[in-house]
Order: sequence, then structure tokens, then C-alpha cells
Amino acid sequence: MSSTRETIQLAAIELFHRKGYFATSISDIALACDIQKSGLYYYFASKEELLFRILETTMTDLMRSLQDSLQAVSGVEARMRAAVRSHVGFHLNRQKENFIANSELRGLNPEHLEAIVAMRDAYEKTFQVLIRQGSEEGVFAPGDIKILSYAILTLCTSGAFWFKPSGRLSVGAIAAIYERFIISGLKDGDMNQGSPGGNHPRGDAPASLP
Amino acid sequence: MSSTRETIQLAAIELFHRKGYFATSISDIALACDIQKSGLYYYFASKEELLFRILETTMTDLMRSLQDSLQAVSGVEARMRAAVRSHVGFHLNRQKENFIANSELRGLNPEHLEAIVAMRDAYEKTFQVLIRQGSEEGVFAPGDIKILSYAILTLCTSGAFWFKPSGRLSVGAIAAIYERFIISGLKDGDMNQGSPGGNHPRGDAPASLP
DNA sequence: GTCTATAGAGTGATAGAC
DNA sequence: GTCTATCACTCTATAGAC
Repeated sequence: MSSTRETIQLAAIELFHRKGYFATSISDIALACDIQKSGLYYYFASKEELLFRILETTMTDLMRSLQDSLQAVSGVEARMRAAVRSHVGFHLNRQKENFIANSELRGLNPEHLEAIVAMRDAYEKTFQVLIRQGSEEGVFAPGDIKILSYAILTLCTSGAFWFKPSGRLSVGAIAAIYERFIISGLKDGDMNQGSPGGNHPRGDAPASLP
Repeated sequence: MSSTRETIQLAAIELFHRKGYFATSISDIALACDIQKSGLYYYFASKEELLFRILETTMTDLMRSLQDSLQAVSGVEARMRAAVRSHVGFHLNRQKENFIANSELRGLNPEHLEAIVAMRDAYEKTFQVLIRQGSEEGVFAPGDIKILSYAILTLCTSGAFWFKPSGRLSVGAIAAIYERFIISGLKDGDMNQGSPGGNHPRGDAPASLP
């Protein structure tokens, strides 16, 4: 990847995070890179493709981070704890990209949206498998697997919306807070109350767009 | 409030929810109302003011819903349970407005943004007071009050992003799931691990914009 | 690879008639 | 209150020189 291409992508992440995708113009990005706006089209076919490449990179790295964290960890509770720490850590360490990935899906065209949603679904699946396994082993209370997975991921993702690296708590400290909260909820909250029919949601949408 | 004004506001809620604030044009809204776009300016000074009125209405009603739910409920655990049910119920019953309120703050000018953030802060305060009280009474484990309040609210708010009224679970069933998960986390997760210095965050931002 | 110049479409908002 | 007409501007994207 050429250096100019990287410069453009980094400037776009910065601006999409600060102003939002729709409020950021190609001119803004070009200005931040000290090039002319037409020069940008040598690297990206459109503003939408630039957004897609950012999200694609983020999702790929997110998935790899999870897999690395789970590799060599055994036992369902330990694996869930590792997964939560990985998710929180990634979202706080790469806050801007993750903020964009969770707020600018609207900017994607249908094909690209489908691709990103597929990556996100695969990622969520890892958590859903862990919840199901823990529930079957009796480590976690029985509950609605999809709702629980949305709850866990949303909770941890939200850190990317308020976290300040210069703040009082470190990434590890915040991850520890979420880890304990989630494990308590999984173990002690009898989640089956609201869902007598079983664990396979039928009508629920993934956490997507309207 | 005149009927046309209401029609415009409802059409805007529908469109802002479906397409997003920036992707919705004044023409789109006017078309949906069967008026000319210039006619819209008789009721709202700008597109931005229209967004603000929607959010203002939503926040006012959200606050009132919480106060109504807490009125006449005593005991800190029962009050927290009632607050969670109120929050979840409001977000699922008025899904579109709440979706907008949580994703389109960028469209507001600085003065309007400040007003909405102030309303949201007052709302969050109610939850923070409950957490502190429960912690002091020993009903909840000690923990970081701001982080916990963000966690609770984010968790329950997220329902507005995936909930489908035609889905498998009713609003009450989903509220019950969240209620149990949250109370378990508050009671059993020793949240003080990550925060040895006390319960008064210093550098944390509210869950706002970058 | 990067530039200058510009096409082409759409936007929010206003003026003024009725 | 609602209309027609239009302003003034910005935006994404492309053409073509160097």
C-alpha cells in the first residue's frame, strides 16, 4: 500500500470520526492530506469506497484480534472472559475506526453494506457459540442467546463512544469492569424468564439498520 | 399544535429513521406531506430546527416516563427495576424517535446540542443517584457509578436498534431480560476492582460526540 | 501520480404572489 | 397558509494536461 493511500485513509478516519461521514467532503479530506481533491480519485473510486475500505480493515482486524485472544484459552468461562477483554480492548485502542464502524453504515451502498454485515455476523457468532456452550454446560444460566450476544457486544462497544485515553481509567481497568458485569449477568441472571419457547430467535433482526 | 405541523414532524421522524438526517432532504419531507418544500418553512425555520423539535419532544417525554414510573415506588432495588423497565419500554415503544435521538445528534447546532445533552445528563443523573444509593445501602456491590450508568443505559437503549414489534419477544419480555441481567451485574459483580480510587470519575466524558 | 478546470446535479433557504 | 420561481451555494466526480 502506497504511503499516500495510507495518508488518505488515516485523514478520512480522523475526519469521519470528528465530523461524520456525510458532513465530511472530499475537499476536506484532500485538504488534510495536502493534495487536490481530484488526486484522491486515483486511489479510491469514490467517497463511498473510501468508507468501505476503512470499515473492511477494521472488521478484519477485529476478527483477527478475537481469534488471537481465544487461541490457546480453554474452558468456556475463561474463553468468554478473554473474548470480552479482546472486544473492549480493540474498541478502546482503535476508538475512531470503531466509532465509524458503528455509526456510519448508512454511507455504504447495498453490496458493501452486505459485506460488512456478513463480517459482523460472523464475529457475533463466536460470542453466540460461547453463550450456548456455557449454557449447555451449566456454567451460564439459560437464556436467549441472540439477545444476550447483542447485549454483551453493545455494552462493550459503547466504550468507543465515551472513552478518553487521557481519562482516569486505563483500557485494562475498563475491560475488567465490563468482564465482571457480563459474567455476573450470564451466570446469575436467569435469562429464560422472558423466552419460554427456546433459544432460537425467529423474528429478531440483527443489530443493523432500519 | 396545528395538524400540518404534526404531519411534518411525523414524516420527518419516519424519514430520518429510514434514511438518516443528512440523507433526507427538505424535498423528501415535503413530498411525504404532500406540500411544497417552501411550505415547510412556515412551520420550521430550518431543517435543523425540525430535528431539534423532534429530539426535544422525545427527551421531554422520556424524562416524564421515568418520573411517572418511579412515583410511588420505594426501595432502591425496586426503583432501579422500575427505571430499567421504563427506559426499555419507552425505547421500544417509540423506537424511531429514540433511534434518531441516539444517532443524529451531529445534525444539531451547538446551542441545540447543548440543550439536548443537558436533558440527557439530567436523565442519567436519576440512574446515577439510584446506583450510588444502592451501593451505600449495600444492596448493590460498590462500583464506578458513571461507567455503570452508561452501561445500563446503553444496554437498554440498544433495543431501539434491532427491535421489531412483529418479532418473537414482547416489549415486556425484553424488559424483563434486561432487568434481570442488570440487577445481577449490579449486585454480584464487584465493580470496584478496576477503580481503586473511589467513585468520582474525573476525566470521563459523557456518552456524547467526539 | 498529481495538477487545473469544470461539468452536472442537488441542496437549504428566500421572495413575493395569492 | 400555501404556492411558484429562483437564488446562491456545495457537492461528487470526470476530463485532460503535464
